[in-house]
Amino acid sequence: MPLITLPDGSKKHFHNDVSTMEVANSIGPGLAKAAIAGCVNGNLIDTCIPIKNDSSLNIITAKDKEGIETIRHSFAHLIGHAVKQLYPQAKMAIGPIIEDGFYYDISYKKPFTPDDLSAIESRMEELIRSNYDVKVKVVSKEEAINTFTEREEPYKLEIIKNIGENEEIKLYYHQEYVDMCRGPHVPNTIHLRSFKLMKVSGAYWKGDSNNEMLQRIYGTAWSTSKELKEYLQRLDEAEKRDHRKIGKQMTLFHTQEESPGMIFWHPKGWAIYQVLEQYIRGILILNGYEEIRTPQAVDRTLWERSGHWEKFKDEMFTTTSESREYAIKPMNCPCHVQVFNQGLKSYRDLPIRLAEFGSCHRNEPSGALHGLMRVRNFVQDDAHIFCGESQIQSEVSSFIDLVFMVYKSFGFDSILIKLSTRPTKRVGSEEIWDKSEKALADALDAKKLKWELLPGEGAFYGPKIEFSLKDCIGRVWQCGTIQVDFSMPERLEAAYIDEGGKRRTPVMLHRAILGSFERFVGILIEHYAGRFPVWLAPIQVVLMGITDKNADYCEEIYNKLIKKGYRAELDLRNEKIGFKIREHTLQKIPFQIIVGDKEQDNKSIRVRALNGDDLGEITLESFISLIESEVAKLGRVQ
RNA sequence: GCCCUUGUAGCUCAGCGGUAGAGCACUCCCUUGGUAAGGGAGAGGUCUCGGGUUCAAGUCCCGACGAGGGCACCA
Repeated sequence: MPLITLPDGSKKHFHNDVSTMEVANSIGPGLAKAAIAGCVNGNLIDTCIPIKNDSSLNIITAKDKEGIETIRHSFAHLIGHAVKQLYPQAKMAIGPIIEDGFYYDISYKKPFTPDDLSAIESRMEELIRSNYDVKVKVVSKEEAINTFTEREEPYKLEIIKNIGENEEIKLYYHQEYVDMCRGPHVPNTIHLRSFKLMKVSGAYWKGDSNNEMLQRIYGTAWSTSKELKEYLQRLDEAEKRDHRKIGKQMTLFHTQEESPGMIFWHPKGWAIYQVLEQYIRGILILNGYEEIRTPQAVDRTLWERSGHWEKFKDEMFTTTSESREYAIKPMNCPCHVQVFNQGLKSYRDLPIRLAEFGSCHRNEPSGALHGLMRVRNFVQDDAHIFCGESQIQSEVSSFIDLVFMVYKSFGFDSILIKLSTRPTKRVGSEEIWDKSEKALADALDAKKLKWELLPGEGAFYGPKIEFSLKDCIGRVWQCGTIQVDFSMPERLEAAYIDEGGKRRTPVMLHRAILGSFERFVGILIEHYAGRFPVWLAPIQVVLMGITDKNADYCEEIYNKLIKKGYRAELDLRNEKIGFKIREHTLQKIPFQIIVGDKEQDNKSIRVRALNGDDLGEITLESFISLIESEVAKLGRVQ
């Protein structure tokens, strides 16, 4: 005789066990039609599962987050249903939901082609239209094994092996197709409407590169066709912002076969890069850092001592000279320890903050390379802080301030923070791990920041904080980090003399705010969609005359702007003004200065903003004060 | 590194067994035009590279390299 409490507080008595669907029916046929799953005392169940005890029940529909997730999950099964009809020999592995959609990993003798994909999609549509009921059956482990042995599904059997004896196993019957799942699933395919299969790619079984590679079919699904359309539009929008595409359009940089994963920066791209580098350089100097420069190629023995050789030798570029082997540096830190080690340090010298915009090379796997985002040659806004254990928290604290200040300069206001703690394989005593993890957490808490704990995700040498920013279309990019390192200073024999005259090993903090400049430029290109704030714009202002009679006057203004340090461009081509305006608008130049006879006579200029606004006929002086104030804003959102 | 897709003019792309195409860009000429494309002419390609099949290969097959999408990796 269960008593069911609904979300609005109302209660309903039932004489017998009752399913979510029956409760929904008792409320109204509309709700029954919309019901996708039940949430009973916080647990999601299928609409047909009987509820035996007094419970709170929330009837899940496509409007709920759980509803759309259930729909996506059922779509994954539907892939299975369609694939097994079209390719009976296919073996189904796993079909989970992911952000915005779902996938299914499948083993099949032939690779699925785009034609196969659309065939599968069409078959799914046909199956949906038959509005069949999805039936669930709770079975014993033995019965599940029998079912999938009979159906020759080795991956399902392997999954079952890892299910405990007493755990419930549910089989979902999609007509003749059977899948195994925790559920819940939609009661009928009538709930499966707005979807699209997106792509097929490879994926390792159980995510392990030693295992067989399966074929993964990705799909997206939404509760309405409108949402599906909006999602596809969002993808289009992201594609339009692709930094590789904009980089080409704006001639910022290029790559070529002869140096995969390394960037040829063109004048305009390098201008952006340099604004970033000079900006960070200025900030570091103001915050007690000293800039250094260390060698590009360093003898293998140093990397052996630092421990990198053993772990990363395959990912390092090497070169030889006079029978010595060198590694092109993949990171700056061991060299920074060498600088620290010159001259015995006192506790009075600490903290010592050494910064370097050092070019690093890592031979990343070819499949990992991606435009500016993942490269083989990069420069970080890298620095290492050598300090005593007691100084960790204050150093971390001021670093956090720096990170927030810098991100704000680019208009990034939404910052996500993660704290990663000791992994199973690690160096250093429990005591020092306790201390450093606490120092990091305390530094965050003292600022009342929200952060996520990632237990066991720290580096083997120490815990770390990672800072991610959200760009204007909601994508998250991990950029900043501060990592405590108790290992390297010891391995490379860094030392200082403490208050008691004893030799001690300093703690080393690895830290970066932007991460790699290459990647950060890429992020900015996508964030701004190429429409950089004046501060960063590779060309800030372009000058053009109405006719070539105005060329000398144009050049005069141009020279004044260049002398002031602005990035200006002169366009004296024999083209009509409309044509030039179009081109420079497409090049996303913030200001276009146009002068004709009138302006020349008046000793004035006419300014057009990127959005098409006419800023009127003004003097060069007032334009300079305008651009000055724009630059001073940096990229901050006002 | 692995799976799939892909590589034609500076760019974007068409051609998919029978002597290389378009638009834009480029060069030259005309045009000197006031806020998102003025007109004309011309030049430009060992069709990524190396093999193979064929009377004949951008076109089909194999391999290498690069790129794209995933997976794995990311000190």
